[in-house]
This record gives sequence, C-alpha cells and structure tokens, in this order.
Amino acid sequence: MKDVAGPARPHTGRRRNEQARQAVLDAVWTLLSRPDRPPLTMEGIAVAAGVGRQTIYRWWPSKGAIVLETLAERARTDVPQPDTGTLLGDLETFLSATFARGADPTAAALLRHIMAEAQQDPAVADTLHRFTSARRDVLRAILAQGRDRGELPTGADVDLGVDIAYGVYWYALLLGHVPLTSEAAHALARAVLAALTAPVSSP
Amino acid sequence: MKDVAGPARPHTGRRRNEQARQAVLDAVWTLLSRPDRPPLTMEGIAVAAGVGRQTIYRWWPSKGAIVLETLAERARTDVPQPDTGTLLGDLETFLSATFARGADPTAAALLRHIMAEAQQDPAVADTLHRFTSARRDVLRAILAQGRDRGELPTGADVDLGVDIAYGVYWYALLLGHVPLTSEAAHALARAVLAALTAPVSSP
Amino acid sequence: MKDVAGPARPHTGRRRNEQARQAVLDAVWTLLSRPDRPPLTMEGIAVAAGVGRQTIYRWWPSKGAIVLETLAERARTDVPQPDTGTLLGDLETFLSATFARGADPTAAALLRHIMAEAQQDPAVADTLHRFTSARRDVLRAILAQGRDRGELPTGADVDLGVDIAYGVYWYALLLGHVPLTSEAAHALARAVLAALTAPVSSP
Amino acid sequence: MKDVAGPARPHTGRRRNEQARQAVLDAVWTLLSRPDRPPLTMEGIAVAAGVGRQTIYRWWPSKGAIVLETLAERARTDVPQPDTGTLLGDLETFLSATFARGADPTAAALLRHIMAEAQQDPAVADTLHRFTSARRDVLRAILAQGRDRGELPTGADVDLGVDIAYGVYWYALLLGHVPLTSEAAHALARAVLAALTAPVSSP
DNA sequence: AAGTAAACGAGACGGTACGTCCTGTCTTCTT
DNA sequence: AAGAAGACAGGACGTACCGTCTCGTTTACTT
Repeated sequence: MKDVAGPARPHTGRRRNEQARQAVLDAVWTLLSRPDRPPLTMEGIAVAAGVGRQTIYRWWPSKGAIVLETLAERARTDVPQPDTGTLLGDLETFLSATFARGADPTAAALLRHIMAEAQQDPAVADTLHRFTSARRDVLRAILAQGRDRGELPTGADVDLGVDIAYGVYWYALLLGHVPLTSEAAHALARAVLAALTAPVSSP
Repeated sequence: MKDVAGPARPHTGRRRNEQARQAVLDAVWTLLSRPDRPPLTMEGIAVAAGVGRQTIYRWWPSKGAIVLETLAERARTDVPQPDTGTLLGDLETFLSATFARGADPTAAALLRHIMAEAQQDPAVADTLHRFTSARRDVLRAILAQGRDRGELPTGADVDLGVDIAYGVYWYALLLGHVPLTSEAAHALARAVLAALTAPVSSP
Repeated sequence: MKDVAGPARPHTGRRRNEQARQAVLDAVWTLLSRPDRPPLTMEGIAVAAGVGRQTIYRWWPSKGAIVLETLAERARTDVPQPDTGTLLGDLETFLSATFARGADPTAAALLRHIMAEAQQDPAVADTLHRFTSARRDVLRAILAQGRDRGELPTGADVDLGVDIAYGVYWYALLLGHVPLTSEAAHALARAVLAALTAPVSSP
Repeated sequence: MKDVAGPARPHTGRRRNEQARQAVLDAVWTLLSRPDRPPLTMEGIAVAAGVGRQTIYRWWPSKGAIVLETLAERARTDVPQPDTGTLLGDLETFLSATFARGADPTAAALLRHIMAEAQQDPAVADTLHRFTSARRDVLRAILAQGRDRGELPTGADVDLGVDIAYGVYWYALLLGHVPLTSEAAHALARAVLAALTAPVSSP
C-alpha cells in the first residue's frame, strides 16, 4: 500500500534542465553586475538567460527567491565557524570574512535587492529570514563558545551581540555611508566583545 | 539693492496648492496604514488624495521623495537632544524615543518603504542619506558631549557608537525579528556605552 | 524547391487569438453604434472588447487601422460589378448599393471616422487610399465597359466620372446635408452619364 | 514661440485685445504651415501665439472655431460671383478660383482639419455647415442665373450641380489623389454643365 | 521501437502602473 | 476687465512588465 506519500508513478517526462537553472542564476548575477543597474525584471532575466518565462515561474516562486538562490550559489563556500582560540580572534575572523563578502559590489547589490524585496513581499521576507537565521546561528555559536570558555560573563546577552554585529553590517550595506573594510570588521569585533563583557549588561 | 539675482518678475500664475500637498502626504500615510498593505502606487496615491497625477509629478521627483516627505511631516516633532546629566540616561532617552517611533506600524512601514526604494533609486538614496545624517548628528552630539564630560575615553570611536545604535535599530525594523520595545532600547544604550568605554578600542 | 525563403522554424509560441481580434472589431462597431457617440478611445475599445491594451497595439498600428478593418470586415459582401445590360442600369445599381451602405448610421460613422483620422495620420491616409482605390476600380470598370459598348464617347474621361460619383457620395456623407437615398443615387447615376456623354469633354 | 506677434502687445484691459486675436489666428496658420505637421493643440496655439490659454477659451468655443476663423480671415478676399456672359465661363472662373484656394498647402491643411473636427464635434460641424452654405449659395446663384438665361433646362437640378462641384472639390482635397489644378477646374465646369444640360435629368 | 508526459523556448493573452501630454477650469498678479 | 502665466483635476496615450496560457519541440522514462 503505497497510497500514502509516494505518487503511483515516480516520474514521467523530461527532467529539470540544470543548465536552464544555472543560466537563470548566472543571468541574475550578470544583470546585477551591470554598471548601469537595470531594474532586474523577470522578463529581463528570462531573455538574458535565454530561457522561457514559464521555466522560471515553474521553479521559483518569486524574483526574490531567484536572487536569494543566486546568492546562495555564489556563497557556497560557507563562512566556517572559525577557531582561533580566543573569542576576539574568532569574531575578527568571522566578521572579516563576512565584510569581505559584502564588499564585492555584485554581492552587495544582491543583498540589497533581496532586503528591498523582502519589505514588500512576505514570501521573500520569509526566505530571507531563514537565510539570515542560518548566519546568525553561526555567530551565536561563536559567542556562546566564548562565553562557555569564560571570556564573557555568564549572563551576557549573546543575541544582542549578534544584532549589533549584523545590524552594523546591514546598515553599512544598505546605506553605503561606510566601506566594509577589514579594519571596520576588527573594530566591530572589539565593540561586540566590549558590549557583552561589560558588567552592566542586565537591568 | 537686490538687482543682481532676483528675476524681474518673481512669480506669475497660480501658486502651489498647499491643500493638494497635504492631501498627497495624508494619502500616503493612510495607504501605508491599511492592514492589507496595498503596493503604494503613484496612481493609487493620486486617487486616494483626489489629486491629478500630474500634480504629483510636478512637485515630487519620485515616489520615495513623497514617502520621505510624509515621514518628515509626521516626525516634525523632532527628537530633541536630551540632557539627563549622564550619558547613559541621555542614550536611553534618545533611543527609547527613536524606538517608540519605529514601533508605530505605519511609521515602520514608511521607513521600510523608503529604505527599499533607496536601494533602487539613487535619488531616493541621496535624500534618505540626508535624512539619516540629521538623525545621526543628534546621536553623535550626545556621545561627544558624554566624552567631553569624561564618561568616555578620549579616543572613543563616536561614529562606531552611532553605527551600532542605528544599525541595530534599522536591522530590527527591516527584519522584524525583534520588537522595538523600551527594554530593547535600554539594553542597546548600555551596549553602546560599554562598546565605547572599553579600553581595547585601538589596534 | 522552396528551401530558400522558408525559415527553419516558421513559428514559435502562442498564435494570435482570432477571438480577440473579432472582439476588438465588434467593440469598435458597437461603440460607434452607441447613440451618445463616445469619442472612441483605445482604452475604451480595449475595455469594451475585454482585451488587453497591448494586444491591440500588437496587431494594429493605429486606431484608424482598426476602424478600417472593422469596416472591411462588415463590408465583406463586396459590391459586385453589376451587369444590367446598360451603363445607366449598371451605374444605378452600383450607386444604389453604395448609398445603401452609407445610409446605415454606424457604417457612416465608421467612414467619417476613418476620413477624419486620415487627415492627421499619414498611415491611415495610406490605408484609406488603398481601400478607396479598390472601390474606384470597380466603378471605373463599369464605366470603361460602357464606353467599350459605345455608350460613351471614346475620349470620355472615366476618372472624372469616378470622382463625381464618389465625390458626391463622400460629400453627402461628411456634411450630412443631403440623405443617401436611392433616388439620390439614381439622379447621380444619370448625372455621371450625362457628364461623360457630353461632346465638350476635351479642351 | 511668440515670434508671430509683435513684442509689445499691451494688455488693454476691459476691451478685447485685437492683437491677441490676431496672434492666435496667425499662430494657427503658422502651425498648420509647419512641414512636420504638429497635432495642433490648444496649448500649442496658446504658446505659439504668446497668449494665455484662458484668453483663447474666452473668445472661441472650440478649436475648430479658431481654425475656421483663421480660414475666414485669410479668405477675406471673397470669391466674387463672376459674370463672364456665359454659364460655362462663370463656372470655370468660379471653380478655378476655388481650386486655386485649395491648392495652397496651408489652406488645404486648414480645410482638412476643419472637416476632420466636424466629424467629431457637432458644434464645429454646425459652423462648417454655415461656412459651406455661404459658398454653395454663390455657386447656386451662378447656376440659377445660367438657367434663367436659358443655358440650362428649366427643370435642371441646380443643387445636384452644386453637390457635384463641391463634392469633387472636397473629395480631391481630403483624399489628395488628384491635384487641384486649373485644368481640373475647367474639366469639372464642363462636366457640371453637361450633367445639368442633359435631357435625362428628371425621372 | 512506440507511446506518453513533462520540461523547454517562444510568444500572445488580460491586466496594471507608469510617466507624459493635453483638456478645460481656476487662481494670481499685471496692465 | 482683460490678459499672461501657470497650477489644478481629470483622462487617454503608448510602453513595460506581470503572471498565465498556448504552441510545437525535445527529452526521458515506460511499455
């Protein structure tokens, strides 16, 4: 009795074309790299990818989802949880890597685009939420490890530290008033550490 | 003798209708308050305001500019530079007020909308930049005053403090993963203070 | 062997929707039939036809072209070249049929509309020219046949006869000072015959 | 573009400014003379005339009325009822003069424009009707005089003759398939005469 | 090998919003 | 009072995309 989950016939017909998928993601990257910043339309993506429009709608629920997948594809080399022995070192390593990512103009355009879309499309917001959560978890783990090692007070508000780090990161990304340099990452690392180390952390 | 710059005839024809301007700004506020979140269309604004479309295009360069002016209009009651005697008190007061603003759903929608538009329209980005700069200046003055009073080390990176505060604020606003409560404002105030107080501030 | 001109794949994608085309033409006819004479807008046609605006622009270069095609569609039952045995009979038959067409209020509105548009849009003028040429040819053939039968002098200016007939027809249509009755058609037929019969026809 | 009127056109106050009126009519003529055929808008006329829009609306009920008045102004030198002694001579003289008028490109554009407007605006149609009636009366008088002199049968349908003459004239004007030459006028004169002379004129 | 079905590029479809143009009306200031 | 200037509400224009729906073709699996 296979009437529960599986379909009676596992699959018939042509399979998903991996090349089409790649062409779409590449097209998004290319379009966002263009110095004249064209508005990134579904039609534009389809044409640039040499792909039928329906093919896009078949596999992605929204434009934001494509952009996010493009980002994920390019960021495949995940920022690993560093282990330098000290919390400050770990923070500096992690934030430097993160900032380096955001310093690439195309990647930055991608991130900005997603954040912008997320403000209007709840589905994109949701996907972005899941994406950022994964990143936050890594940073939270770093801080928690430091706390367990005694480098932070027991009651240190780890989540606040995460918010500070990513808050400053996104703020710089979206407003562009400050460059995402390695120095900025280091200063931010020290600031996060100081903020969580202070004894005044609890009301 | 003002015969240099002034044109011979300062103005001819009908003057700008202040009521139309107000109607447009009110319409934007009303539309953004709607629980069903309609996409905020130029046409929609015009209809809701009972105003001709051309009248909008005559006075505002872009949708973002209207939204920003709406925000400015509503936030006319500027957050004053507080003076509680201590830096922590000033920070708590300022950030609480700021968070309270962002806690209003319509104001939050406004801010999110502007930030989203700024990612695609350089003109909006520019206007937003000027808007945020004014806010940043207030916070910077608070921190500088605290530093001058000796509550911060001489070399404290005031700008980093501003980035942390507003970074966390916007991050919460855009991602919505954390509510903008008074408690959060107080915790942030202490964190900013701690981050700038720490002796590790220089490489 | 037609391997030269034919493209490898003659067509891709969805085909033109004949129902949409008919809906547009019917909408034009209906709108022009309305007793309150609405100004015949592209938008109005699209809405009345239940058709996207782009669909209209995709297939017709101008409003005049739509109206002309509507006319052609309705006048599909071409006025045949009559053959009553005498030139006067043929002329009477042909002009009566022509006048009967123009007596229908909607058809008249159509013709007037096209002529009006042709005065401003060269493309419409061109299409109208081709349309009228076809009609003129039929009348010219009738007159030429009569001349060949000896009912007109050898040097009779057939083209002038055509101009008189259609000139009076359009003049009545556009100015509306005289009804397009069968009697008027018969009088006109006799007049054309007389004008071409007269021996003074050459300078 | 107020190059039409003189620079020093004073505001008279109280009474209608004749110079403004002239500027408007001249602007219409100038605009219709332009080889690129701009669409002749109220706004365009006002700007070209260096005149306020309201001034136009104050004195003319519609665009067609302005154009018609422009025509009347230019055609001030009325075609006089000729008297050459013979009906054919009178007809030739009158039609040659009429055709000569229509051969001027700007005058032709004017006439075409009016006729086009008359198809959509009943008020214009009415004014045009009155205008053409005056012209028809002159031609009718010529024919009636010829009939009274015995050059036409007693029962000759004078109105049909008028319709033929003006029908061919307008037909040529609107369709432009035939030039309005003096030869064409003479041929038309002979044709009208023949059409009314023929003994078959009555059923 | 033939049959079946899904995915594909292409592109037409009904819509919606855009930003522009023009209409006819209404101030505002000047003459 | 009439005029030039120009802002106003309104509405059509032609364009750009949206997301959906045919088309005929290609590809993969099943019989």
